[in-house]
Amino acid sequence: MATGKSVIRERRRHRGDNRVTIEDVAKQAGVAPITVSRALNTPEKVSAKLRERIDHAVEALGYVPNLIAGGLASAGTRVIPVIVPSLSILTFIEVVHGIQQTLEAAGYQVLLGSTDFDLDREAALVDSVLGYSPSGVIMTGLLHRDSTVRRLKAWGRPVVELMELGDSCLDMNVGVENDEAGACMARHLLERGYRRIAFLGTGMQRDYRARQRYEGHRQALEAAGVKGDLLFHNEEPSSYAAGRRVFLEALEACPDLEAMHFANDNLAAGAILEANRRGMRVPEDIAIGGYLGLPLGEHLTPQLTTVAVPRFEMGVEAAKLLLVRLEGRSPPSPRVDIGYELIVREST
Amino acid sequence: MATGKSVIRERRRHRGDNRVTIEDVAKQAGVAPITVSRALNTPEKVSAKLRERIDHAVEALGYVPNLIAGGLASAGTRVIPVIVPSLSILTFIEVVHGIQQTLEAAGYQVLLGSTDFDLDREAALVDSVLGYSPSGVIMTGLLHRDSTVRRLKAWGRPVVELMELGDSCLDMNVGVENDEAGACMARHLLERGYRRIAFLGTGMQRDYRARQRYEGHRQALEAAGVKGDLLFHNEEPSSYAAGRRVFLEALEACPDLEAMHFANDNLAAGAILEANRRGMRVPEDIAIGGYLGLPLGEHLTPQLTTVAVPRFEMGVEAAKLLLVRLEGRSPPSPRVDIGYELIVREST
DNA sequence: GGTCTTTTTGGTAGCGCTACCATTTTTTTG
DNA sequence: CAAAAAAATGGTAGCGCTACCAAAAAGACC
Repeated sequence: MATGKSVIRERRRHRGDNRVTIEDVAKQAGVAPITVSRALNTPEKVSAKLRERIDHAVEALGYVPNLIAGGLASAGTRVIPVIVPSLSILTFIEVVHGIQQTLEAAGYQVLLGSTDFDLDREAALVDSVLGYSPSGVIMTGLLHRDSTVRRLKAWGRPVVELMELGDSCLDMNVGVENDEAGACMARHLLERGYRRIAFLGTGMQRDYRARQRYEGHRQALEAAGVKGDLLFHNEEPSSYAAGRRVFLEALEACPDLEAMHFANDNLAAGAILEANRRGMRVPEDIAIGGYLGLPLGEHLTPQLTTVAVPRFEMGVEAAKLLLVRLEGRSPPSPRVDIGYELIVREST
Repeated sequence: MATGKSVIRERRRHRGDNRVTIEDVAKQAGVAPITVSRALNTPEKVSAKLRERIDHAVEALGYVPNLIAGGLASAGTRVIPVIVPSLSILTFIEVVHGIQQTLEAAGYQVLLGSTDFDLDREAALVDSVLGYSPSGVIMTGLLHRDSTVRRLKAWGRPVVELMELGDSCLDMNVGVENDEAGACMARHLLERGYRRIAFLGTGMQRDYRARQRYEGHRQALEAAGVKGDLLFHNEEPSSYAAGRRVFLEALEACPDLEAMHFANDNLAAGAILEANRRGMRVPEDIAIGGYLGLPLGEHLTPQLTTVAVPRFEMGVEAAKLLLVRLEGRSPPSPRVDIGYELIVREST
């Protein structure tokens, strides 16, 4: 009321933004700070009367808990880093989507990291994100730097490795048997009567899961007494355009080819679209099979035969596995084979 | 050495994992903890000699900074929440990709949140993520609950609103003028001589940016003295299948239609694929225009005419704007029109 | 009513780090 | 070479919250 500026603040805040703290709420509700903490985190341990008073105070002051402080005090934040090789590849995005939706519903937040298929970057990222004291981690693949493996093992919290399945994982593993999936399509092509069958891929240097599928493909063909190492690939990233290019390359190099097994549906779709352009008949002139089960496949003419993998569900499954562990229970099995499905359509 | 279990630990860790702390590093290097902190965060303020000794200690002990503790002490973490309506829509993912790549390179981590187009969920998410004391926030759209606006304004750190452009934003704004983009395609169709032109969309109830494009479309047509309110839409999510369905619906309801302006390329692609199936000629029987500039467009037969929006770049631009502010500078303009480009191909 | 158990509330002491300021050491300068 | 300025290092005190234990209050029981 008096003149002169009031220099002294009711509470001096050492630094940072002067947000409402749990102490403010406690004062307003006439209880101890710890009681507010309990009312917020374990409401069943606080009497209804106090709970209501505290809720009112929270509302009135617009209190938002400082998760960082809580995380420091309780040695853990409700954050789950999800580390994928790339965000430009639809597959990983769909997986992340499944993870994100499941975790967010359970009150966890996804911290996104991408490695660009570089294991050193992965190692650095893991180091970095562990600094956030996350509740668990979801990573891609079973192949990591030794330092990454050591650090995560020493860390001791739940880790899910995603995408492929293997004998030894860090902790938990959700994925698909890539070699079997590759063999599945190869066998289908054999069954259809094709004998001159090629595998076509891009970026297979970095994408060892595609190599695993090729390996399954090759073995299936050779088991049937058919030449299995007909392989066309280059190192550009997967795209419709890349699919068109390898398609033409293969056609030129091997005009008597009967069937093409593409490393993924993007490439296969590019090939079908190119065939459309050129007036080639699929599968009469050349049969085309893919992998993934992208929505586009069923809208093409001819519709694309593919080995579909439930990508979104893979993410959901990984998140669920993690949540089970975070609730202190242990999952029926730390290894979930998400499976695949051969969808036979018109292109073979 | 004696018998009997040693009950006393070298250092009792009150709780949590017994990770290496800054104190351990300090002891090992023979300096004060604060000096380690400086060597790590502001190396130029520490003499070369000590810096080296500290780096060695860090290496030897495998020290990883606890970002949570650092965040609490300095009232801020290098985390940027990115809040999008959906992760099942490619557009948002590409934007997130651009953001993620740019921020990660600058040492920030993306915290992912999705609202499912629900402003109340957005409000709750904002409350929640602010609890992580992030350095800034990136959100989608200019439309928010009052409480969200109030909270972010009071918060006072950089906020970028993404996707559309408007007169008043919270802080910074990167996007595209949706009505102009819609008008652009409409004018192109007029120029081509089409007069019976319809706008086709899905999920326009929730996606008000599509409504803005329709509005621009309508006004452009009416400015040319052409009936502009020919609108076909339903509330299913955008997909190729949905595109095929509205395409057929519109065709049935309006057999004399000359051109279709789709709310996005997914729908437009579905329409072209359906036309392919039915042997309809595009653009002779019906012209088709899209919006977005998806890669698929140029591989279809006919190639899709579209209004392309640099989605990835939009994310990059948003992240850059944020980074400028985080470095304490202020950007030349808090409003970036990312623009769009009419790509005329074969379908019109 | 008193004892024992259970439930509810509060006090204390950090979690691991950095802001702030004080102190020491080194460099600069007249 | 002393005085002043600059650079390097350290001490202290929290950031806002919760684990842990102690105390108080409320029920349960004979």
